[in-house]
Amino acid sequence: MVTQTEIEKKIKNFPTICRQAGLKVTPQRMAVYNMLASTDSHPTPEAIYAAVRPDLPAISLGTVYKILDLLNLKGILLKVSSLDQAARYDARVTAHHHTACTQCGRIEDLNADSVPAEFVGEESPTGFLPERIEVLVHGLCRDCRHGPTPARYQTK
Amino acid sequence: MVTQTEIEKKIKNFPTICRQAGLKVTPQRMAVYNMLASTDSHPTPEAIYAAVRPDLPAISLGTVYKILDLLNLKGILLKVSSLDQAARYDARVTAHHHTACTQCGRIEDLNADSVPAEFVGEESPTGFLPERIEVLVHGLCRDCRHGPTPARYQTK
DNA sequence: GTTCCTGCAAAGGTTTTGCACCATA
DNA sequence: TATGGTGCAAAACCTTTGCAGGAAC
Repeated sequence: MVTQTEIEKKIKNFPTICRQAGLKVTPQRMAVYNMLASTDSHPTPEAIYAAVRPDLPAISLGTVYKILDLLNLKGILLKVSSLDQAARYDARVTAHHHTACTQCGRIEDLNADSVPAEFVGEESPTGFLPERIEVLVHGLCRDCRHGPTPARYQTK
Repeated sequence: MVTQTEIEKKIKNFPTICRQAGLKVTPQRMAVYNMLASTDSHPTPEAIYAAVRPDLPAISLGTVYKILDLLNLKGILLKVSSLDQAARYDARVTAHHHTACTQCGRIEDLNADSVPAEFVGEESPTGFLPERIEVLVHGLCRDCRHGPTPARYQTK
């Protein structure tokens, strides 16, 4: 739950955050950020576009995509569960987790013991019934830390 | 790491698993499953298609998609970090996690204390440098457990 | 005034769909 | 033989890109 004052604080600080990141402050960026800061709904780019259009009728969906991508890159926003565009499949269906390289997109198995499986099958206070937990550790794989950066979207 | 015998066992059991799930066993399904069971690489549909084509030159990419979707639905395969197709954004950049409803696609914040953040920033034995951990709990949201199933891809 | 951003439109990539033919059971 | 799966092609969908005009600093 996000309180009213937290929202206002975020919105008030946004211009400063932008300038610190070397970004210009525009009405489009403020509208997109304000919309996201005011909701818990994790909207899609399309939904954000629809929400800001009443205030900025001339804004384009492409601009929304550019703003989201840029703010995510600067760490001002977060893209939820972001893998590279294509889906990835795994024949292991038992509980295990994955590492995802932010450089090359490679996905590897993570054999961690720290699987927070304790609350699967139990109803949470919000009424959500957990069925399966997925942990994705983002970071740099061995190759990308050492050798030159491989091409994106490689399958290996 | 998947050992040779584990792979062979999975491949050998696949026809039985299929029939138990009410699915016919076809060369295309066997090829797709065998390829996935034999690798740790979490390939994309395109990569799977390329890998099975030498054995089944007539197979189509559409069929690969259908097989993957179906086997994932039956729990025989796993789609890694599967959200509905569109991206989702969040203005909260501090460590927190998400629940994703498998029925309606709704994403909500999860204020769990059990954040496995202990190994962020430390190199793992495989050479992977973790930067950020993302936990996605799949399950059923309150509305989908009680009321009728809402439309997919809703933003609320 | 310079730099960077926006809006538009087109293109790119991924995934889904419909249907006639074919294989499995 | 009946059911369900495949192959093909088209379409749908999401996202990226290029560029000319415009806004922020």
